[in-house]
Amino acid sequence: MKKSVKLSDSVHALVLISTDPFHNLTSARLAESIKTNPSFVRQIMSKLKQAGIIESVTGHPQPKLAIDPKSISLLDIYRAVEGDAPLLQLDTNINPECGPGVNIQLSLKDYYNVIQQNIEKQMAAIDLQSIIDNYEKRLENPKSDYLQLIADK
Amino acid sequence: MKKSVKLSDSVHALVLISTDPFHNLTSARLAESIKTNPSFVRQIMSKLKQAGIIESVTGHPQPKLAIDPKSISLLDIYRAVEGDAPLLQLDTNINPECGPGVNIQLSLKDYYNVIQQNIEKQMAAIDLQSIIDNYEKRLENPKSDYLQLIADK
DNA sequence: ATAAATTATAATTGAATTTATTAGATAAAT
DNA sequence: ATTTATCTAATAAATTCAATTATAATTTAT
Repeated sequence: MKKSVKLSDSVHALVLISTDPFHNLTSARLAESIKTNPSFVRQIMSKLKQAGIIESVTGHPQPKLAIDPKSISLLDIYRAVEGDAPLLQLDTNINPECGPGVNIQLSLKDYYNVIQQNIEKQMAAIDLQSIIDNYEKRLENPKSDYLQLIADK
Repeated sequence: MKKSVKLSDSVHALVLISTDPFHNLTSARLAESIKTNPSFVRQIMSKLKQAGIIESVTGHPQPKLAIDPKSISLLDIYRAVEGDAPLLQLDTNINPECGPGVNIQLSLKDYYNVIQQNIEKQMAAIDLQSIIDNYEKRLENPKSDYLQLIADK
């Protein structure tokens, strides 16, 4: 399946916005780094703005974080751009007449919920500042390269 | 993308195979409960068979678990039908020429890896027997119904 | 003021992946 | 032998993400 990379792209944009290694951070400039198009960048940024994570002004290419990167968690970003969709999907399109079947999915739901809660707890514990710190440490490390990124698909 | 429910459907099939509330468990019968088609059921079952989770014989509609449900984890089932795709996707299709961008994804990768490892640890700790036990408890509970399943999408 | 560049947003199209369907081959059961 | 069912592959349909296109509104520069 084609998996969404909106969370990854959002973090990408947020780190660039936060550290601003370029000047005049237009959506075109962000799109160039993410290798996507300016409009898609704006779609993501629009959601981050709605969530109160960034601030931006129409026609003014200087997006800023709206709050301290220490108080922006990975979960906040995920919720902003992906909503509350869980990572594991139940099959709700089963035969409602089949009692056993319905109860299997309901049983499974209990387990998915626990897993989802754990994932969210972890994502809530990771803040943008920490991702930035790790990024800056990597920037100093010459071993960090593209090959490493695409190593396992 | 269309979100995969192969894991949920696999558990669905495995619980029915294990508890066998119907007799002569044909792929058509399983498909009726999952509300899909017999061929798709067979596609899933083929992978479960390859993974050594079930046994079945061509033309013989009596699939069985190949091993004790206590030793079949949710992770085993996931790996069998979904492979080793992580739940959170990095964006590897970014601009390789952009050093900052590459290092952002590499930084994020560190966090995704930790999350993924935790998810897998949890999935490895959930076995099919436990899902079956919970299912049977629900079967006795008249409150368990289809509305409850589709409650939050 | 006017023009150029940019953000904001919506609508449409394209592409990738999942699920559905169809079909042909093999094996078991009667 | 005939029927039924699994197994597998190949193709079609459906779904969702991302790309593209288009329009409007706003800032900046001239």
